[in-house]
Formats: sequence, structure tokens, C-alpha cells
Amino acid sequence: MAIRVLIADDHSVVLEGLRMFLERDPELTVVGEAVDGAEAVRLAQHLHPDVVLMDLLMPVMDGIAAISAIRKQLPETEVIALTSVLESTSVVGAVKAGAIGYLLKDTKAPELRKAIKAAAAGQVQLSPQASAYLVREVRTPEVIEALTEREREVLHLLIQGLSNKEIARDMQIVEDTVKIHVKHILAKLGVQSRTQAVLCAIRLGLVSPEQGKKLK
Amino acid sequence: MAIRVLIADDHSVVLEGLRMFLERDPELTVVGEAVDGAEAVRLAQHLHPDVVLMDLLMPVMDGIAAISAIRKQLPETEVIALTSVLESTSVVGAVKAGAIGYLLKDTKAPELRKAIKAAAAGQVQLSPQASAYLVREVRTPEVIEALTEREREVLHLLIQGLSNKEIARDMQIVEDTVKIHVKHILAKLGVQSRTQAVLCAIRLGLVSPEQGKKLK
DNA sequence: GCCCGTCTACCTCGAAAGGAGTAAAGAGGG
DNA sequence: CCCTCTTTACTCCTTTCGAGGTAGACGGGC
Repeated sequence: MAIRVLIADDHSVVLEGLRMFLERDPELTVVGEAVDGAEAVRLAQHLHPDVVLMDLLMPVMDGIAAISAIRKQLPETEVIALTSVLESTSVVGAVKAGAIGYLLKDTKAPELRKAIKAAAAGQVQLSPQASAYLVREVRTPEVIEALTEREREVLHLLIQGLSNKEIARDMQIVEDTVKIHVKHILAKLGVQSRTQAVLCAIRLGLVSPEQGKKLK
Repeated sequence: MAIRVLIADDHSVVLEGLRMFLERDPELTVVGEAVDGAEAVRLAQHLHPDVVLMDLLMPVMDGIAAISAIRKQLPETEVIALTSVLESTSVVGAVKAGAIGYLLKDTKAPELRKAIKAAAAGQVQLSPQASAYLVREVRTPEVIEALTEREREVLHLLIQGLSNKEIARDMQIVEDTVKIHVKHILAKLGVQSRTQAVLCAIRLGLVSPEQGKKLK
């Protein structure tokens, strides 16, 4: 009996290519195609596929959220994250959300089929690069986890480019307290200045610099 | 006579999908496929395609550089940039390099074919979103262009998280001079602090925060 | 009970950052 | 030739940052 596969990607050429790749294999059947995360979740509920190939960057509902939703509702459905870029945050996010695999879009057809069959059998199959990211990110988040709730709040505002005074105003506390938090953040991140802390946080994928839109 | 198309993308599924899309149209012929920028340039030289569909994110030689090379050597070959993400820097870079079009990978088959035919005829065909980015970026790069050579150097070091003193050492000048440059940078970028300048620069795509690897 | 971590607030102190002005040398354009 | 821009350097000054210490309040764990 063929493995039932649902593919989700907002790029029509990718959908097309994936279908071509997969349907050449008699053991695989593409039972549905979704163009965004929300549709992927809906289709998964109706179709109960064995494996979902999920693009991470999609409109309406991103892949990570879709993976979470599917895994919660259909524990027997395995999800493979499919993305064009290998990003530390994506890998970790996808795996945390419940993905059993993480593949790049430049994966060749045979590997792709192998990965799907492995996933259908419940076997974890990560690319070597993705594994490397996972290890690196699972080993260092001590850095982030070490931050207290309040310190994370401060760091978040720090990344907006705010000064201590502005942070104090935003958090309804005195500037001195902010300075304490900042000091602890610098120490825990192992950096010397707020600017380095911002760079460090961005690099660790804590926040995207795009969030600072308020800067003209 | 059919329009000869060369497609370049490092993702095999995309190549597959594109070929499917295009070969359904008798007016189009896919004469070659490249998996990186360097190969795209080589193939273009041999095949003299009418239109090149070029992914921007590729190994060995990125799409922008490949577009430049092809346009210099084969002025009669038109290039359409093809990418999955709509980024301001990509759009501007591709157009500056000589792309006649900019399409997202979620473009549907009919539009894709229309765009290729338009490109073959030498007609500019940008997606509305891409145009918006172009306008926005052509109107604001005063911000970046306004920076002098020396100021750009300082900004680059600023983004590494260096202090004025460290920048002075690196640039072999006095700290006071660095402060002057920093002041001018802040003024030109319209921000209040070095941290905001860093965020601003990252957001404008000046440099990727990943370059600051020296920060543990 | 006590200790420890967190959050808060206050203090001092020195270093770093940023604003404003002056100025000299060189490049380039009118 | 003069003027402007750029780069360099210096001074004076204010604000911001970051390091240090002290301390009260709260909560959890021993």
C-alpha cells in the first residue's frame, strides 16, 4: 500500500516539482497539495496523510505553526520540514514543533523518497547540516535560557534600539533597575556592550531585526 | 520559432517544476539547466538563450553576480530573476545587475510564461510588489549612498560591535575622528544611537549580522 | 526557620558615547 | 581661483553606559 503524502508549499513550481518527483515512485501517492499553512492543516485533518512535506515559509500560517497543529491533532502523521534555506532557528523550531525530518529543497529525488519512507516508518532523518544546527542550538541555548523573564523583556527592547531610559519608561521601572538587567544580560551573553548584545541576540535568532520597524 | 530558455536554480524540485511549466508551452524550449551561478554563466555562453530564469540564492556564484556576468557578455540575452523571497536588496541588486524581470516562485504558470515572452521581447515586467520595493529603494538609498567611503568603513566595524576605540585602532586613526564619522553616520541614517545604526544597517541589508562571528 | 534567586531601588564612579565648534590639508568642480 | 566635500585632529561639554556596592520585598527550597 502506497504511502499517502500531503505537500504544502506556496510556490507553485515547487509543488509541481515535488509531485513529479514523488509520483514516479509507485510506493508514494500525493493525496493533496496546500499553498499555505492553514490549508495544510485543514487538508491533513480530512485526508489523514502518512507524511506531510511542509514548507516553512508560507503565508496565512507559517510552516512551524502548521506542524504544531498537525502533530497535536494527528499524532500518527509525520511531518518533514522542507525549506530552501538552512537556518538555525528554522531547524530548531521545526523539530520542536514535531517535525521528524528537515530537508532542503535542493535534495535530490532519491534522497527525498528515502526520507519520506523513513518518516512514514517513524524514523528520524535529518540532513547532516540540519543535525549540526540542532546540536549547536541545543548546546548553546543555555545562554538564552539563563536569562530571566525580566531580562528577556529588557533584551527585547534593547533589540529595538531603545536606551536604558526608554526601556525604563516602557517597563514602568526606574532606569537603575534597567541598568542592572542590562548588566546581567551582558554578563550572561558574554559580551561587552549593548550593541554586541543586540548582535548576539539577532544571531541567536532571538528576534529578527525586521521587528524594529519603528526606526524610520 | 520557440523562445530558448535557460533555467538556473540549485533546488532540483524547482528545476523540475519549471521545466514542467515551460515545456507545456510549444513557444518555449528549455535549452539548459544550471545548478549554480557559475554554471549558468558557462551555459549561457555556449547556448545563447533568449531568456535566463535565474534564482538569486545559489552556491558558487550567486544569482546577482551571474546576472551581471551574463548581461555583460550577452547583451541580447534577457534575464529574469526568480526568487522565493521578496527582499528589497534582492530586487534592487537584480535590477542593477541587469535583470529585466523579477518574479516570485509562487508565480503561476500562465504568468510565468507571459513574463518570459515579455522578457524575450525586451519588455520590462516586474511584479507589483517588486516595483514597490524598487521605488522605495530607489528613493531611500540616498541614505546609504549619502555615506562616504570612510563612513561606510566605520559603519562596517560598528556592525561588528566594536567600540570607537577599537574602530580607531583598526582604522589606524584617532578615536576623535571615529566619533566624527559615527556622528555623521547617525545623522545620515536618522538614528540616535550606534545600536540603532547597527539595526538600521542590518535592516537595509548592508551587512548580515552573521558576519559578526567573532562574537562568541 | 533560613538561604537563595529574582526584582526592585538607590548610590557612586569612571569610561564610553555623542553633540558642537574650530581647523588644516587634499580632491574635485564651478 | 574659490568653494565645497572629505578626512583628519583637537577641545569642551553633556549624557549615556556599565561596574561596583547596599538593600528591601517576595517566593521557593532546604
